[in-house]
Amino acid sequence: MRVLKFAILGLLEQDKMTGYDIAAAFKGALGQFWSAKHSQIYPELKKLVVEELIAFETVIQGEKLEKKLYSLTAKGTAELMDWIQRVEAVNVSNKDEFMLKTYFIAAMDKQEAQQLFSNQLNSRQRKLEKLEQILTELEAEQKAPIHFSSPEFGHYLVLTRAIEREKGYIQWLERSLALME
Amino acid sequence: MRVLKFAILGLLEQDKMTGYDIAAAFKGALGQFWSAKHSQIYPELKKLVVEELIAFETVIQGEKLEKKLYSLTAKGTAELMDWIQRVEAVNVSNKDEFMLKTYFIAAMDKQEAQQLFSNQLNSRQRKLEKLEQILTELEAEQKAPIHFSSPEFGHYLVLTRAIEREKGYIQWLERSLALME
DNA sequence: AACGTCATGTAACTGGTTACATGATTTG
DNA sequence: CAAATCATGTAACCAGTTACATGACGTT
Repeated sequence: MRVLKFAILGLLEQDKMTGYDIAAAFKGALGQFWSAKHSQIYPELKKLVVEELIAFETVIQGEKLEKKLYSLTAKGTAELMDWIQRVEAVNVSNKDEFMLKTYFIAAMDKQEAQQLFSNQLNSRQRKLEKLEQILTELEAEQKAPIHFSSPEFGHYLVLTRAIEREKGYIQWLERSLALME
Repeated sequence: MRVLKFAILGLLEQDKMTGYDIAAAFKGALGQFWSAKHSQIYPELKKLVVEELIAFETVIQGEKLEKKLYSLTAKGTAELMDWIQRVEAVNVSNKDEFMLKTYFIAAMDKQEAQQLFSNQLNSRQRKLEKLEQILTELEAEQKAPIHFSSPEFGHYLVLTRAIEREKGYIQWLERSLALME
């Protein structure tokens, strides 16, 4: 389906950027729901240039470091807009190795299971704290309450979804641990 | 990481089964968190036989249909037990194309966004209904309340997680729609 | 001068999907 | 007897990760 293609087009619609910047964007809140390594990004950028969906200008940073600033072409914008409105089927399998282990809980003894779940609970709680901190910072930067036309609305929605997802996971882990006594 | 390998070992630990049965297992609740197509399963089974983690006996179904019933070897059981206790880092990026679109909501107009969200809300609600129906059936089969030693405990935990995950997603969609007025 | 970050690329491999291909069995 | 399901396999391709490789820039 080439989703990375659209991830790149979407990022470039927001701003001109380099391949490195795109990789950096995947390290933020967006990365909770989509990401790619630079080794996948650079070849994809070359492909998109050939397809004329993006173009680049070479910029000199400092003395001689060349970097490529990519931007959307009209054709690229059109393809992005087409994809963004497209209704896709909800993907069934969101792979989660911990849930796979959970399915096989009958192969564990009670202590093992409790340790595994406690451990997961701990990791998830630490992850939640980090996400909540990012939200606090995002809200602090905002003057007015966030609404549809705020430039940070997309970022805000994705962050709140990531946070609620972790909270849901944590609650389920706690309830499951309680079920094991 | 060869997670499919462990998915297969885990399923075979529960019962002897064919490649077809394994594919069928991925269509149930387990498939919400892990799955594979038969075209990936059959070569993996062959590989696991070579590695001596599983073995098979050929069974004749009806007149002449040969099917291969796979089962765990002692070595396979040992590897499964090793994996099941192993603590892995929480995977960051759980890919979700809808959330990627959400991140780019600034590229949509309000009506477009509302339609996309309403649509997703609808799909998720239908999915939730199906999952809740499966849970109802599972609970009906149970005589005593489900607890750690119930043979269906793993199935139950995975199902409840899938249900709560959908509920969380739905709530977020509703709250997001409300934020758009 | 050393270290961390910015910046770009390729090669080899692994994981996963789509499509091709075949045939037996069961159920309506 | 037709259609759905059971059952097994391969080939080609696409997506994604790990490792290899290089070098400039900014800060301490």
